[in-house]
Amino acid sequence: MSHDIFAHLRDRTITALRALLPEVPEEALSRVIMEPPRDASHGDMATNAALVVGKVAKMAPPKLAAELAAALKDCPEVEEAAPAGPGFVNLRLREDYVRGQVAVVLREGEGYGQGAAKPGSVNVEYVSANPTGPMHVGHCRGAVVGDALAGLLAKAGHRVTREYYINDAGAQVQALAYAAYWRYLQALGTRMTEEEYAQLIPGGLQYRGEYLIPVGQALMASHGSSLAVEDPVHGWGMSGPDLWLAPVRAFTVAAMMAEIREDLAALGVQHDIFISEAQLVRDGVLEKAEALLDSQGLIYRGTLPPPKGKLPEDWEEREQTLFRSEQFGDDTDRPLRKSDGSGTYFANDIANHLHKIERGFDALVHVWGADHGGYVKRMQAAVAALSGKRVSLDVVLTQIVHVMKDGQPVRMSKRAGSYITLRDLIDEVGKDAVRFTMLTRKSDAQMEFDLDLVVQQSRDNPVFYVQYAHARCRSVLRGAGDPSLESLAEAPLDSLTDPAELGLIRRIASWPRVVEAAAAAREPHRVAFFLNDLASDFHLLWNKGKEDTTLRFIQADQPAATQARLALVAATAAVVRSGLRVMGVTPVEEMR
RNA sequence: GCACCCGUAGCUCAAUGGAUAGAGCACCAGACUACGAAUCUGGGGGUUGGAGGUUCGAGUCCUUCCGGGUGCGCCA
Repeated sequence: MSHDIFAHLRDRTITALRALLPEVPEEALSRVIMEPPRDASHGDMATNAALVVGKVAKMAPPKLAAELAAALKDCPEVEEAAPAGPGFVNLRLREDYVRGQVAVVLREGEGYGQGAAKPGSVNVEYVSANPTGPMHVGHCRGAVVGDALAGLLAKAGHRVTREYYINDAGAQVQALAYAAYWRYLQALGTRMTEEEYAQLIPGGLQYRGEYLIPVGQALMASHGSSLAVEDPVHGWGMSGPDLWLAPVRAFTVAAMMAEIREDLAALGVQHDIFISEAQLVRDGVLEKAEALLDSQGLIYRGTLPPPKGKLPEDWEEREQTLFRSEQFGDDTDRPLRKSDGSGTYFANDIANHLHKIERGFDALVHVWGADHGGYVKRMQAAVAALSGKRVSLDVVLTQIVHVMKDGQPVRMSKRAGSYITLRDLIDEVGKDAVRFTMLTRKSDAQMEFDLDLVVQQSRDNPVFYVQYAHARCRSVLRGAGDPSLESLAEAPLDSLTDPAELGLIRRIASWPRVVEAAAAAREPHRVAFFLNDLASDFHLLWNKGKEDTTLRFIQADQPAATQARLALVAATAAVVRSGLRVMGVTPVEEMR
């Protein structure tokens, strides 16, 4: 586990408080925080300890702050501690303690920032795109956010399982099968037109993209003409769905999943496990979940009131099987069964969640598109009911991505018909740029993905800016003969005294805290912002060396100072790599 | 009608309930005989959509209104 200087000084503070006020309740202590002040002139860290404890201890915060500051001055890490404002205590750290963090980083390398192992295990479900076609940019954001979030949670010390839920049981995969069957008939050489075929099938022809052509051909290769009937008018026509629908559906879903897995691999996303909705249904998990809820009196037959305002045209009152989700904070109860007796999507997803709970996860995290936002409460209700409130469910929503080029929105894709595919995007700008850029916004904010900017090599492009900082670090280290981290970790560091050097070290030393906070908030974009700040600190130091040559890393006549600065550069590179690894972005060695 | 998300500098966006709300772009003024100028330095720019409330302290939490988005009984 990495040494988090903020957590460490917070521990010192708690210890001091206990000594000062033996009666202080744990609850109050839990609200004590240690954080960097916004204004750097206040020092390295500030704590609210006297503010949150003063009240319960019936002691004026400024007075407690003064006593606490006096106690903290005795800590070996602390240069100065002073009460400030309404009851803060500001700390300035000893510079040798700050500098010493460089050696800490070098001993841990890319592993720096790793949090202590946390109890329990987390299931992160993401992507979960319907297996009805190639992945598009909308899926892409969820894939990157989910993958980075899983990486972040692991970095923070959680045990993480990365899961993909295949929606292969509904009407949409049926429509997909009909569409694949059309390509099959075409492969056989039918003279039927697309519109004639669309008239024949329920719901019309929904998936018209070219990507199903190879599936039709593969069906012909494996089944010959056995799935069709000869037709005097068209040559080949549709046989009874009983004869072909199930095998064609299975075949097509398998083909789509193979394609999706390739897309994910191209994006560097790898799941630990794929769960099939259809398989859960076959295994009777839905009935099991229903019985479990029923045994708690949470299921009943009843009718729901119609939505207020505009009434749907075909509204009729209907009795349904309902789950009492309202008891768990939902807005209304929710139906579990369709009129044909099969489960609603919600019911199947309840089964999915029961399956997770049974596998022993303590926390569930989902990444969903924002259009599923209205679905969050009912699912949380279900998880609470199924687990006896033992298991938590957090949902991270991702907003729409607008892909822009030359200032214009990009929409069409030749292959898929109506949307820009993930493959198009990766081919255009590369996997690393896609991943990094997708994490430069909070996930629930809409995002413009500017194809021109993302490949641009300038300050405006954070992908480049961060990679460039790493490349510069590597350039210096290569020039110095690539000393090992072990040897640099032994370097005496006391020559690192410039404010720009110490600022960079402080930034580096905040990485464990960033990991912890970003993981707790389920906000992987914070890693991207941290790396941007880190790169900025490094570029600043570099540039100071241009004007003041005594600040350059390599000083021919001062081997000790050179070693110290190489250690700082190596530590910077290690932390950049550590952050990029969480994001799933490959660091570059050079950018020539 | 109801629920959820969003509203922060001209633009794109940050800010675990903390002190004087920050970056980048754009704008203005500067720095290359280079450890990589693909970079950096300085400057002007704000009633955090409005109004109440909780708190020692609110961009953040609560109420309400305005504006934008998403969804709202057998689509997933």
